Order: sequence, then structure tokens, then C-alpha cells
Amino acid sequence: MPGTKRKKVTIVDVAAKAGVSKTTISRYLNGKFEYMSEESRQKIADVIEELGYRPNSLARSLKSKQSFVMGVIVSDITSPFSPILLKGISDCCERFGYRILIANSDDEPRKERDYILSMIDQSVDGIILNTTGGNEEFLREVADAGTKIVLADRTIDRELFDTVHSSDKDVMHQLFRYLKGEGYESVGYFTQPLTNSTRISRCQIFRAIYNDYFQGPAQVYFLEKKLRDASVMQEFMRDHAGHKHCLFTGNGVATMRCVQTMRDLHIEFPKDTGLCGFDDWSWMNLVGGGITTIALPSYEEGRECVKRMMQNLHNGQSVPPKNIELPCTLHVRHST
Amino acid sequence: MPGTKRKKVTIVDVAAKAGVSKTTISRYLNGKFEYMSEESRQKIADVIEELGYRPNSLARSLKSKQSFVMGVIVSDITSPFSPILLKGISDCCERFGYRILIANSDDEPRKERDYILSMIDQSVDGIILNTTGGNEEFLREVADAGTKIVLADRTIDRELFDTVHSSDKDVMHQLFRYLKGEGYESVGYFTQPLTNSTRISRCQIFRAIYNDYFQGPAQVYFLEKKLRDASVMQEFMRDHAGHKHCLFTGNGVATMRCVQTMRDLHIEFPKDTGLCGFDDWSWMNLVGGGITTIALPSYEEGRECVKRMMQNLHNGQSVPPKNIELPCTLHVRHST
DNA sequence: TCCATTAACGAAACCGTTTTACATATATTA
DNA sequence: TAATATATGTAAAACGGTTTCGTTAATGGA
Repeated sequence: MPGTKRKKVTIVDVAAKAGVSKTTISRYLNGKFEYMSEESRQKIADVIEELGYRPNSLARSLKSKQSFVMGVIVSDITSPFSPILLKGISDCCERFGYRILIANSDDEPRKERDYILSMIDQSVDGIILNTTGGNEEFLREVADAGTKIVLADRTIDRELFDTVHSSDKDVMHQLFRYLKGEGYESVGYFTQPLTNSTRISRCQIFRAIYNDYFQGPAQVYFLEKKLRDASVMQEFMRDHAGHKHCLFTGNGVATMRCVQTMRDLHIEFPKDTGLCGFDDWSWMNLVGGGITTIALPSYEEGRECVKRMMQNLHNGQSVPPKNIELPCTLHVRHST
Repeated sequence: MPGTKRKKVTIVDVAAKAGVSKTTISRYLNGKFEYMSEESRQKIADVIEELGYRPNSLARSLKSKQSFVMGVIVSDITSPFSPILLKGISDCCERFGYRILIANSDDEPRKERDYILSMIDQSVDGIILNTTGGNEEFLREVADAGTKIVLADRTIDRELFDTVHSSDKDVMHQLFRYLKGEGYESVGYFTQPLTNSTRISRCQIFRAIYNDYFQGPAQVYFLEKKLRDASVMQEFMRDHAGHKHCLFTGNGVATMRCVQTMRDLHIEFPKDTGLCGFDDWSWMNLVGGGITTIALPSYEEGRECVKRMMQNLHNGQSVPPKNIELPCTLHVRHST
């Protein structure tokens, strides 16, 4: 009967039709077959099938305090990193029967706060957070109040929160070793302003290990306003003139801006300078014969976040925080 | 008191402390101040503030049948199109006080079905669907049963569903006019297999309007297995030899595969052939001096989906389905 | 003065489940 | 045989809100 707004069938209808009580139906739904005759069980199955009954998740969660919904907040959904992370989370959640409520904080701590509160209002079972970094104190309170949180990619207090991120240090050693082997004598680091933990950490590592491989000061160049990119690039070229040098970017966006600027300035790689950087986006092996990149384990990060969350949720007691590091992959290409 | 699992404060606590009934608190929460003394109102506000009370969304929705949650299903979250659409949806939902539950169907109709059912179980107020296209009958039933659906970008039955998509035809005319003006004499259309409405529709338009601008048959080339890309490309070059020709791709992925193949075969654009296509991804103005592209209004599509959904939700009666077309933008670059 | 209206609020039912706390019949054991 | 388990159930109380249907007191109009 098309158009007829048939009323939703509830557990009461099923109970009535099957000739048992609501309780028994509820037990059936929750797989508690221990206290149920084979006969009842079959009968219930038939009735549910016949009526097309689907339990109401809200009512379920309200009483049971388990929603099977995972909150996810990404700091910038338009970054190519996010969809991969989300897919990792989504695929893994599916395996565990979880659905995901996604929000985009736009790198605004205020939005992050609001979304977290809103998710708690909705009784999500846990929150996977790619944090803006601007809510440290607030996050502590939230965690303290019992909300399970796993930090994805960007970290704050590693003593207190479960975190999952890439092991940048190892791969940077690997890259430097390779560059040195290729005869490079100096490297300049290009990064956007150090406004989040990932950028800060990579830059620190760069500075820390630079002299294990190269002479002279570890030089860092900041990409701020796009208008200034050209002069920053020229500064780099001047600083490193006279020996074989390479440009190393802190993420894909930085790589992109460098490529653009180099094109504008008619600087060719690998002829005039080497080029390599974090993030391996699909177009990077198309420009100028391919760029040497470090691929991040974004998908795996997503997966591990979920796995860790599941441990948290199912081990009643609060286990000590764990920091999970996942390996990056170096893709050597024509640009170095 | 850190670590203390303080019990969630409920409406009953607020009522007790404010010295009024639950009903009055509920009225306050829902902005029904008409029948409330200024005194009560102020008192309640104070108590809520003091107790840090936040209403439980589940309980709210259970009775009121409004969840303020919008379901969104994308067919492929890793496609560069999806995040932009999602951001459009997300930004607009935020304005209306809605949260979004996102799922990724991975272009599998089975997953799409499951997620839709699951979302209904969770009482989402509506579903914005970037459909796989494989659930037409099922979607009719769902819509018929009262679930509000708006189709994003990919359409099925336009008589029955609200749809939002790009107006490809207009921009294709514009492109052809431009190409003709540049002296191009023939164009070959490169597309992935015609497995969804967008691909089908674009290909149809190509065939339909080709002879308004060019002589000879409208030729379509299919990118199936990557291994065969090279021979397809060579076929194209043979077919169009002898006059000024251009390659036109049906989406960004196709563009990418063409660029890659051309690089492998040492075909240069715009010297050996022109190149242009649907989707304007950020790297496209970096390779080979920039590719002429058609930018899709993905963000706007997301926004319009939400707007349309809001109309649906707030106009009690079912209004007739509406098809919203949004304009694309042609970016002329070096490749043509 | 009496009745109708309205502002301001409350009691209780309800939303659709889960959970708790019994209940009954049958089988097993001391 | 009485007492105890065990299997199979049920009724009713949650869960945390919203909604329905009152009620009371004050006000206005006739």
C-alpha cells in the first residue's frame, strides 16, 4: 500500500504476535539465547522477519548506555589526509558494528569543543579526535569525566591520552641517509607556520638530526602568505648556493606551494635543486617526472585508532594510555 | 574532584534544584517561554549554568521524533569530490543546528542499503545520498515509508526524488565553443566505464552535442584496466591524426590516468594533443603548465542539498520533487 | 457578583527499549 | 518425599526526556 504511512512496528507488536513477553524479545535481540526454548527462538525469528521489525536504536541506547556510535572529529575535512583517515576508521568501525558521527572542526578550537559536547549529549561510545590542539585543559576534563578519547595523528598530552601517529623520525633518518648517499650536501626545510603538533614535531626532528648527516646549520623556511613564497624560495636558493642542495617540505600543502613557486621562478628539479617532502599524494608522481615523497600511514592510523578504542571500551578498567607509532614509507622518485 | 565519576545530571536534578517541575524545565529547554514567569526563567537559567546540565539528545529524540541528525552517505569517501561535498553539507548543517552521521558505501549497493536502514533505526531526520545507483527500488520504498531523501550529484529517478547536481550540459557547450574557437577540429572523450549516472549523463551529452561543433563521429574511449590505457591512448592518437585534436576526460580520475599515460608514451600537451576535462583538482594547474578544466560546484551542491532538506523537513506536506542544477566553471589553461 | 479567560505551572502518560526482580514448571538430588 | 536446581518465562521499573491534559490563581467583562 504505497503512500500509506504505516506505523513503525515496535517490540510490543512483535511480542504480541509471537505470544511472548517484551523481555523475551529483548533477550532474543541481544543474543541471550541461553534462557529460551528453541521453539520460542524460532517463533520470534519468524515474526521479526514477517513484520520487518527493526529495533529503535535510540530507545536501545537510552537504557543500555551503549550507542555503537563512534564520534570522529577531523581538523580539516578538505585536507587529503582526512578522507584516508576516515576510511580507515570507517572500514574498521564497520567490522565492529559501529557507526560514525563525523564533524569537521575547521581547525577552530571553539567548534571542536562544541562538537565534543554535542557528541557526548548524543551518547557516543567514544571520540576519535584529530585535534586542533587548542583545547588541552578541556579535553582533560572530558576524559576525566569518563569519555573515551583517542587522538589521531595530532597529539597533545601523551601521558594522558591514547595516541596514534606516524613515526616520522625513523623515516627522516632514512631519507637523510639516502640524500647523503646521493651526494646532497645541504637540505632546507619548508613548512607552514608551526600551529599544530605534527608541524612542530617534524620541524624539531629536522633540527635535531640534521647534523648527524650534514654540515652547517639546519635551516627552516616558513611558508606564510602565498605572496611571500617566491622571496622565501629565493632566499633558500641563495643560502644553499654553491653545493648540491635539496628542498624538504613538511607536508603536502607545502610541497604544492613549493612546486608552484618553483614553476613561477623557473627553478627546475632535480636540476637546480632536489625536492622531497612529507605526504604522498597521487599527483606527486606526475609533476616533473615524479617527486620523492614520504607516504604517511593514514589509513592504518584510522584503523589503529578504532582498534585501540575497542580495547578501551571493552576493558572496563581504564588501562594506561598507549602511544602507537606507525611506520612511514619512503618513495624515491626523479626529483632527487 | 578528578577521577570521580560524577553522575550525569538530569532534568530531574535541575527541576528539584530550581523548585519547579520537569515540565517547566522541558519548556525552558525548548524555548517555550510564553507561559513562564521571568522569575522562573531566570532561576532555571541559573541552575542549569550552575549544574552544567546538558540535556540527553537520545531521550529527547525518542519522544519528540526529531533527532537533528542528518544522515549522509557518500559513494567513495576517498574521491576528492567527497570532502568538498561533505564540507558544504557540514557547514550548512551547522547553521541549522544539525549534526551529521556519515557513512561510506564504497560504491557497494549492499552497504548503501545497510547504512540507510541503520540510519533509519537511529531516527535521522533525513538522508543526503550520493548514491551507488544500485538500489532504485529499495530507495523508492524507503522514501515511500516516509524517510526524506535528497540525492547528491548522482541521480536516479528525477520524477520522484529531490536531486542536486551540476549542469554539465551548459559548460560542455561553453567548452566546445571555446575549443572550436581555438581551431580544434575533433575531440575524443575519455571516460571510466559508465557505471553511474554522472558518467552516463556526461557521455550522452558529449554524443548529443558533438556535431553542433565538430565534423565526424563523436568518439568515446574507455579507460578500463590500467594496463590497457596506453593502447587506448594510441588508438585515440591514430583516430584523430591529421588535424588539430583534443582529449576530453569525464572526470578527474580519467584526467589523471590520461596524464600518466601520455607521460609514459611521451605525448606532450598541448603540442601533440589538447587536453581538458571535468574536475578541477588543485594539482591540475601544476602539471605541464596547467590543464584546462571544468570545476564542479561540489561545495554548493552540499549546501543546496541541506537547504532542500530543510524545506522538506519543515513543510509538513510532501512537496513535489525538485531538481536543482548548479553551474560549473570553465578554467582555461595552457593544455589547450 | 459571577463567569470566562488566561498566565503559569504540575502530574502523569508516553517514547521503545533494557534491566531487575520475581514466578512457574520440570528435573534432579539428598 | 522434600528440597533444590534449572529452564523458561513474566511484570514492572528504569532510561531521560516530551507531550497531554489538567489545575490554580489572577484578571477582565457583563
